[in-house]
Amino acid sequence: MILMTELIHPDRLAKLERMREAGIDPFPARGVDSTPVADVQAGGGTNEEPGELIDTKVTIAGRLMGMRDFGKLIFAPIQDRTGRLQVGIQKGRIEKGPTPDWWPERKFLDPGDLVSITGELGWTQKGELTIWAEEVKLLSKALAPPPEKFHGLADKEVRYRRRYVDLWASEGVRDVFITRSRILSHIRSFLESRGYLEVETPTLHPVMGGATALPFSTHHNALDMELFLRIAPELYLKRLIVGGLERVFEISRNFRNEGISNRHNPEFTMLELYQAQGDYTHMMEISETMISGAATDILGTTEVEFRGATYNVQAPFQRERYDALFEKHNEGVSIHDEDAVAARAKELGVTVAPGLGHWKLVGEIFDETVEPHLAGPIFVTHYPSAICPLAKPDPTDTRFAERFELFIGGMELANAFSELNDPILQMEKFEEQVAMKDPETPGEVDVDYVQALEYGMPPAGGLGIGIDRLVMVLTGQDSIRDVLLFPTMRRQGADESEAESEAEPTNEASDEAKPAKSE
RNA sequence: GGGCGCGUAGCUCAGUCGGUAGAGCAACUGGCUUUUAACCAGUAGGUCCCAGGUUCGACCCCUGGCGCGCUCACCA
Repeated sequence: MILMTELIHPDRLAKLERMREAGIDPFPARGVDSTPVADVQAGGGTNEEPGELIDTKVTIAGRLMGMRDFGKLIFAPIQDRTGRLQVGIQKGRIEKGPTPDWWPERKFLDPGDLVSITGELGWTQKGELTIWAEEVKLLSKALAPPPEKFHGLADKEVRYRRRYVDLWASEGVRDVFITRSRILSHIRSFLESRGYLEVETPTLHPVMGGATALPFSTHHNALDMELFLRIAPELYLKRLIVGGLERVFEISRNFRNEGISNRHNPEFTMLELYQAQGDYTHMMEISETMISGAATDILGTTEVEFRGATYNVQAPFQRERYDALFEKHNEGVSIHDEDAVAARAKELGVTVAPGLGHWKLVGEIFDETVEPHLAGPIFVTHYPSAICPLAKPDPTDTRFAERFELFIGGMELANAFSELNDPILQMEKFEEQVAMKDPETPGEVDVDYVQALEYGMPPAGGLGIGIDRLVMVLTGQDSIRDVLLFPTMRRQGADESEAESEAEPTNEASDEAKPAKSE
């Protein structure tokens, strides 16, 4: 348990007391009407061409980012969500303003405080746009000192845990999240313009499905029922295609109980969309048009820097068949030759659980030998049917499915297929999955989903795009944590009981001192 | 889960062949009306991540733990 007295810095607490004694409210109830800093800057123009706001009175509100105190003049940068602007606080102007007795109160201000400044917009001798303050209002006192003004927050742990500081104290962080929001906005308007309906399907699933992944499980008390946090919305969205909504999408938070890495977070955001009368080729067109359009609209270019390389996300993207890529990177190994594939797997040291077949091995070899070379953007098409339980087989060669994955920078960004709508074939594939008894595959057949297919699902294309990864590529961030406002972290400062249960094998020291105790 | 690395003042970081620690910023006091990480003088601020061990003595060495980063494995 952290006490308030441990959090608050004594020197600021003392200042708070002095302020209250002086009759100042450190946390006033109301804010002020103000102009965004960026608008003030736009209205200020340049020295050569002063804008219409010069010599007029403006009010800005934001965080006091520092103070350069010259005795009777203080320069201070003020930052709001749109930018940063200098204010100049002069004793003489304050004393002629609406609060002539304020000047001594400047001593109560600290970097990090939230303030508003009203005054005339002008210039300094060095030509910097500056508001010459007539009135300074404290809007909220900061009791915790801000990070060092030059370096900002450098410790990644602190940055992720205290994003509320990182967002204003570290350069560029806010922009990443503004861009993320614009990307989502672009996606919504793009899909709506094509007649898609945004829908919301359950997060709590009675039967896991739609992907292979370990789920989080939970329990509903009133129904006394085990539920899984969704690993994918796919099966519900396709029920809606059966239901005749024809074009649907969901921006879905999915939960997978697996490792954390620079590309994986236990909860992540996925766009899934389904289109009746569509197939995987339509999904390719949607992917490339949407991504390329987002880049053009938001970044103003389709050239993006990611992990030290430049990628051009201009549509159309390259397309290559899975088997061709496999054989190109594994010379002399035919994808259908079980012995050659097994030999190649041995050579690479690739293993799969016994009982899993030839195609699983092919998949492992592909991941190992091909994926790292997929700079992209590239659509890899025609995955082996055997590893695609929800995709429709290619009618010209049913060993492969009408499916593609999109790669950029060796990272999978999207997965799509012509949806399997044959209920009997779907039932067979589900039963195969259940028989595998793999904790990452469903433990039971989703009978209701098969029943939905029995009513008839039109031919349809479906697409899933990893939104976090797309944002990584478009904002040039190496780690998924840098595009998530609050990435999943281990809990800090857990109390004794919890710390103990995790560290249980370390009790040997007390063995003989402890009488037998029922556990 | 494995490997490597990191954890020192509110922040950014030094440091000690093992003799209980420093700088800059922030804070406090004083000075300064045009700075841009302002400057000048002074003051204060530390469970050196935690627990054991070795040692006359541990922030430093050893063992274990906790947290984080990078990376491998798995996946999207």
